[in-house]
Amino acid sequence: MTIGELARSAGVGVETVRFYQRRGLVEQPPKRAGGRRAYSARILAQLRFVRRCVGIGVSLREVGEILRWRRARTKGCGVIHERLRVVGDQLEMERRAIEVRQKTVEALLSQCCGEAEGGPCGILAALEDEE
Amino acid sequence: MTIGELARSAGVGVETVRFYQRRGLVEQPPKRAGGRRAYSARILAQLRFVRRCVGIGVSLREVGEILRWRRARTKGCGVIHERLRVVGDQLEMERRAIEVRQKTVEALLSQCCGEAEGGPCGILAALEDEE
DNA sequence: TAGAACGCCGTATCATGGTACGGAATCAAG
DNA sequence: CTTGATTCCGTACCATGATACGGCGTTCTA
Repeated sequence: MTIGELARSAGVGVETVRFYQRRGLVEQPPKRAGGRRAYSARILAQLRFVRRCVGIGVSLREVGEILRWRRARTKGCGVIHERLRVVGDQLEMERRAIEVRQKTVEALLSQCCGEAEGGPCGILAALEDEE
Repeated sequence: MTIGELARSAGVGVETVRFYQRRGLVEQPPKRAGGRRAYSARILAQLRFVRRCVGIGVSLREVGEILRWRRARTKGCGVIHERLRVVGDQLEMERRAIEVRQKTVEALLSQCCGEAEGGPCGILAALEDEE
């Protein structure tokens, strides 16, 4: 598999693969004759692993940590479990923060004068004055 | 009011105020004798306006647009209303995306072998194999 | 066999929202 | 009157997750 095929299989760009390689998140296979590298299904799995982690909100730095733990064979999965719970907590906090912002936006929209009227808009005043 | 007092009043750093000034989001008052600038309550209101917008998820670029619209006195508040609805839609999309990620994290956690057992962890396998 | 397309590698650039630094001047408190 | 804090200004840098570019070599395809 070439790097282009690899990238297409994982739904990312070639440059993204190289970027992950530089970060040590995806293996770089040895060069073959001609100077090109041959990518295996194992590397595709690595790449998908990274994409999947990123997809649930794990940062690349954290992905690197998880991979190092796995390589070090630290007994059991307690550390990864723990990290995943941290990710879950962060998601919950983000979700709540978004809900707060949603309520603020709704409140502002309800204060608007409406498109038809010509008076001053309540939204700007509210954004300026409210604590 | 000095820039330091201004910044403290709005709960931001001095450098942040300067940053907003460079972006044209907060006014820069003229220098007084000695070379220092005197900040008014009006500028504090501007700064709070920016912080409030940022707090509900409006980007600095969008804040700039809103300010330009206001300065141009485009009739009524229709444009701002519209922009605010876009922000609301984005928030809703973000919230849903977070909920999807939360479900994924929960599913992964439920597949874990548990800290006590010594077997292979289901989380890593799931992250590698699942589509 | 020509030429397009791909691969390799180092480095630069992007967007976002700030944060930090350096050096000179000025202000405030003791 | 000195000393420490603050201000001013330009510029550089930070994290994050990519994305792009240039120049060269190789490989696939018509």
